[in-house]
Amino acid sequence: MPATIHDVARALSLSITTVSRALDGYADVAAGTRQRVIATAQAMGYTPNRAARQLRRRRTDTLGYILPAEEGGFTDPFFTEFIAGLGDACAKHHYDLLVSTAAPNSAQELALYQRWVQGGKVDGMIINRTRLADWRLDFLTERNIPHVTLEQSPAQKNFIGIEVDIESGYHDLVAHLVNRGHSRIAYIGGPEMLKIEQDRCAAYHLALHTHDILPAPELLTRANLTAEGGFQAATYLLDLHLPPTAIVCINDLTAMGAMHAIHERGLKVGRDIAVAGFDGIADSAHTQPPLTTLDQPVYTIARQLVGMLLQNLNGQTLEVPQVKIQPTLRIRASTGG
Amino acid sequence: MPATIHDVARALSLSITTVSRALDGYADVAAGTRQRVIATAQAMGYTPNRAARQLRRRRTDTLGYILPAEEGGFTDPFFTEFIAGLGDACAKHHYDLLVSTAAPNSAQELALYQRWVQGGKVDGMIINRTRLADWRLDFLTERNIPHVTLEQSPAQKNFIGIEVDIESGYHDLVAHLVNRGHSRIAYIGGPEMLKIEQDRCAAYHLALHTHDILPAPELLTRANLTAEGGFQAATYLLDLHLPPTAIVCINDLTAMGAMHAIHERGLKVGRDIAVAGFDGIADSAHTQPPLTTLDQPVYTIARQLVGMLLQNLNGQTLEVPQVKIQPTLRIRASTGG
DNA sequence: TAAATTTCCCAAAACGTTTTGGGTTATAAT
DNA sequence: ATTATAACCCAAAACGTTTTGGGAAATTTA
Repeated sequence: MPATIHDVARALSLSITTVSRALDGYADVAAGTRQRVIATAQAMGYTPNRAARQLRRRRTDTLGYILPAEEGGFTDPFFTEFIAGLGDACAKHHYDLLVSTAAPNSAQELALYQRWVQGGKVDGMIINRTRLADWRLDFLTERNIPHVTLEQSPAQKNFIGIEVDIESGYHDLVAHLVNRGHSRIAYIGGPEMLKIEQDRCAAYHLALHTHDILPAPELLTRANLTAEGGFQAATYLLDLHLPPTAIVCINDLTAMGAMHAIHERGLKVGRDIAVAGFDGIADSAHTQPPLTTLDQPVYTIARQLVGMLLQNLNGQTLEVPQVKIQPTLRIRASTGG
Repeated sequence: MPATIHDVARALSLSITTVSRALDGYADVAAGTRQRVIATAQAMGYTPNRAARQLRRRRTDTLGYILPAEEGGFTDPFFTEFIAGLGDACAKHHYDLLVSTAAPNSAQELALYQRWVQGGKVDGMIINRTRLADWRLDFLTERNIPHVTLEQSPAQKNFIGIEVDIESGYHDLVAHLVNRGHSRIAYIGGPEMLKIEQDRCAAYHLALHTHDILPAPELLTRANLTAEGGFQAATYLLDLHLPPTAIVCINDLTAMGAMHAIHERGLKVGRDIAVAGFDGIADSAHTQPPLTTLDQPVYTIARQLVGMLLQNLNGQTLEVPQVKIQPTLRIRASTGG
C-alpha cells in the first residue's frame, strides 16, 4: 500500500494541507518546513495519488491518441515515429499519453471516445488520418474538448493543427520526374475517405496539368497504405497494355511494395521504372534502391501538435493555429538518381 | 460540463446508489428501473467519471508501457506492431494503455515509474527490451506491482512473461547458411546491456560450434539496432582483409542497413554475400532482395503478454507463467534462396 | 393471521487529493 | 502599548464514484 499524504502529515505532525502546499510550492509555507516535508515525502516514497488529484483538480494531465489499426497487426513505421514524438513531447510537459487502437469508424472507436472524453479520462485528443466526414471532430467540438488534427477536414471550423503542403511537394516531385523524361506517371493512392488521399490525388492531377500531361484514368489506382497493397496495385499497373514509366505512391510503405512487384518482374527500379513515396520513414534511405520520397518530419510534427494542444488546453490563444509544413523532396536512386 | 451520476439520479428521482448499481448490473434492482436508468443515462450522455471510479475502486484499469526511445525520432516497426498488439488487447478487455517514451536508464524513466506506479496511475506494467541488471524489475517487485516482461532478465525471480527461443532459431538459421556453403559468418549485434544481445550472441556462438566453425573475433560486431547502425557495422565488416560471406543481424532493421552497405559496394546480396535478420517485420518481405529472417509473431506476443498480465492482476494463478515461443525461419532471397 | 422471506431501494462512508477561507502567532509600524 | 502587517499553518469542504449495511414494502410460507 503506497504512502498517502496523511502518512506524511502524521510523520511530521503537520496538517495534510501544509504538506500538499509545501510540495506544490506555495509561498505560505516556511522554508524549513518545506525542506522537511520534501525530505520525508521522498523518504517515504510518497507520490500523490493520480486519481484523487485528477478528481479534485478536474483535469487529468493526460492526452489521448487512437491508432487507426485495422484488425490484425500492422506496422507502418510512420506511427512508431508519430507515437514516439507524442510520447516524448507529453513526457517533457509532464503529461501522460493514453493510446489505444480501433478500426476507423468502428463501434470500438466510438466506445473509446465515450470512455475517454465523456468519462473525463483525457483532457484533449490528437487526431490524424483525418477523414472527409469525420464524426470525431463533431464529437469533440460539440463537447468542447480541445483537440488538434494532423490534416484539416473540409468541414472543420476553428481548425487547430498542422497541414503538410502537399501541393508544392507534388509539384516538385512531378517536375523532377518530367525532367527525367517521364510522362506516363501513375499514382497509387489510399482509401477514398481519407483527407490525405483526396489531397494527394488532387495534387497529383494538378501537377500533371501544370506540365501539360493528360491524366490517364487507368494509371490512377488505390491501395490500402501497406506494402502488400502497393505490391498488388503495382502488379495491376505493370499488367497494363501500356504500363507507366513512373509510379507516385501515397506513402513509403506502398512504394516499397511497388518496388518489390517491379523487381519480381525482372525490371530494375530507377532504370526501367521510377518509383517515389511519401513520408520519409527512416527505412526509405535503406531500401534497394534507396527511395525517392517527400520527407515530412513526423517526429517534429507530432511534438508540435502536442505543443499546440497544450497551449490551447491552458487557455492560451495560439498566434498561429494552423501551421503549414513543407515536405522536402529527397531524390534518391529509385527515380534514376 | 458532463453529466454526473447525481444528474441522472435526480432526473429519475432515484438515489445515486440505485443508479450506480443499475448500471453495474447488480441483481437487486428491478428490471423496469434498470431499463429507465440505462435509457436516461444514455440520453443524458452519462459516462462514469474515471478518476472518481478509480479513486474509489482503487484500481485504474490501465496498463503502462514505456517506449525505449533514445533522443530523437526512431522508427523500428517492431514497436508499432508491439503497441498495436498491446492496444488491441487492452481495448478488448476494456483496459486502457498508457504510453510514454524514455531513454533506458534515464532520469525520465525513473520519474515515469514513480508517477505511474507509485502514483497508482497504472495497475500493471509491460516491459520489453529487458536488461541484464534491470532496476525496473526490482522497482516493481519491491512494490508488488504486477508486470510481464518479453524477455527474462537473469536475476528475475517469479518471471511472468514470454521468451522467444533464440537458440533453436539460430540453430536453424546457421544450419541453412552452412548448407549453402558459408563458413565465414559474421554477426552484428546490439547494445551489450540487453538481454536479447546476450542471448543472440550466445546462440550465434553455439550454432557455430555445433557446425564445427571456429568463431572469428573480428566477425563479431555490435551496432544499435537501427538501419544506420547496421550500415556502419556492415561497412566495417566489408573492409576487413577477409570479409564474411554471410552476416547474421540481431534484427531486421540492422539487416536492412547492412544490405544497403553491401549494395553500395556494388555487391549483390544473396549472391555475393548472404544477410539474415530477426523479427519478421512486415517490410522484410518487401526489401530488395526479400530478407531471410527469424520471424517472431510480435503482434500475437504483445496480445498474449497483456492477457497474462490481466490474469495475474485479477489474482488468477497462471498455469503457464513462462511461455516460450518458437520463431519461424523465413528463407528468402537475401540468403541466396 | 402472523411470521419469514424476498424484492427493491437508499443514506452515509470512504477513496486521497486540492482549495477555500480563515486563524494564530510573531514582527513591524504607530 | 496598541494596532496593523506579515508569516505560517490548518479544518473542512469539495471532486464523483462504489460499497456497506441496512430498511421498508411486498410477497410467500406456516
